[in-house]
Amino acid sequence: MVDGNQLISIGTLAKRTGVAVSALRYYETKGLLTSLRTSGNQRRFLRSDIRRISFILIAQRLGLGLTEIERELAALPQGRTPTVKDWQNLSRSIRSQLDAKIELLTKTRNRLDGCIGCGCLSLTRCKLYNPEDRAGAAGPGPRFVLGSAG
Amino acid sequence: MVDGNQLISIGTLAKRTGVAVSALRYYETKGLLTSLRTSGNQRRFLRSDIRRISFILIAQRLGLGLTEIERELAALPQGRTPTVKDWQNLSRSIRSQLDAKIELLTKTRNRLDGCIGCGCLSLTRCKLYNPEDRAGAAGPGPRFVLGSAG
DNA sequence: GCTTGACCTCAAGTTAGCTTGAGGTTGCAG
DNA sequence: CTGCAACCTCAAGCTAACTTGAGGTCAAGC
Repeated sequence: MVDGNQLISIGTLAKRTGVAVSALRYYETKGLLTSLRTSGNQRRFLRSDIRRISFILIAQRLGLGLTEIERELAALPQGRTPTVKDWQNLSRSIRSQLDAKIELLTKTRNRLDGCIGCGCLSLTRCKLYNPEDRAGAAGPGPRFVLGSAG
Repeated sequence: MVDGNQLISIGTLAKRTGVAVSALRYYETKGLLTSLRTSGNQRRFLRSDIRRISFILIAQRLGLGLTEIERELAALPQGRTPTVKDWQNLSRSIRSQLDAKIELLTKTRNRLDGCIGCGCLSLTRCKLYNPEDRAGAAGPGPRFVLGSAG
């Protein structure tokens, strides 16, 4: 507990975070993680990377893709252990995105409520499926999901 | 406007719903859609399939995968135009799923709020990332997302 | 009766987020 | 100094949800 700069192996990082070793390596190729190397070419991570990965996991649950998460993480100092302030800023950023998502869902639910009365689900009669809402979701890639957990 | 049993081509269905022709064909292979064929082997859909697709789109926004959506749609009569009651039941089913998702997100936000104070984002200190919540998300496949719309 | 556009099938490609496997190296314990 | 788990790099595979392309058919207008 002397300092937070101890180096840990990828296996240790995996155990500490519950994330598979292969996933960690993948994150590194994606630029979400950086590592030092031993003379024998093995990765060594900062202990603070555990937190970094916690953030990644949380952000994923909130629906961010790895690319977006990387953008968020860019606010953190590279290679240096982030301060409490650093993390607070990130948390705030995430929080506002969370708020937006909750609002969107709530709006959808309200529309659905209005629709249950008529059972129509019609594009023209209902506001439930709003074409304008769809404009943002262009191109292929992952679709809308929120935790199939449970 | 005499009856709802008019048959429409795949192109018309695509235009009416905003869904690509290729996607509609894909939905058919997945069993979400059924079609009749003309003597020349072209697909003909029921007009009521427009509504069916509206439902698919809505359910997708709520985070259901096509497989889950198919399960939901199984409640509808095959090949026959569904009644208002049929749709109402489906809407109710979807609504409860929506409620669950909103609750999950809200819970997450509350945890995040508690965490902003300390900025820790630590697996051990924070409840934000709860390992138990993760148990349900086994195996590969789509990850947690909610509309990158915006 | 010919052209044109909508339609058909089937195979392969795409993106995200990983996992799996092959084939080889490192590092610590005994 | 040997054994073996943990590590390394690539390349390929997987799922979801589609799209794209090749190569061919159908139907309606002129």
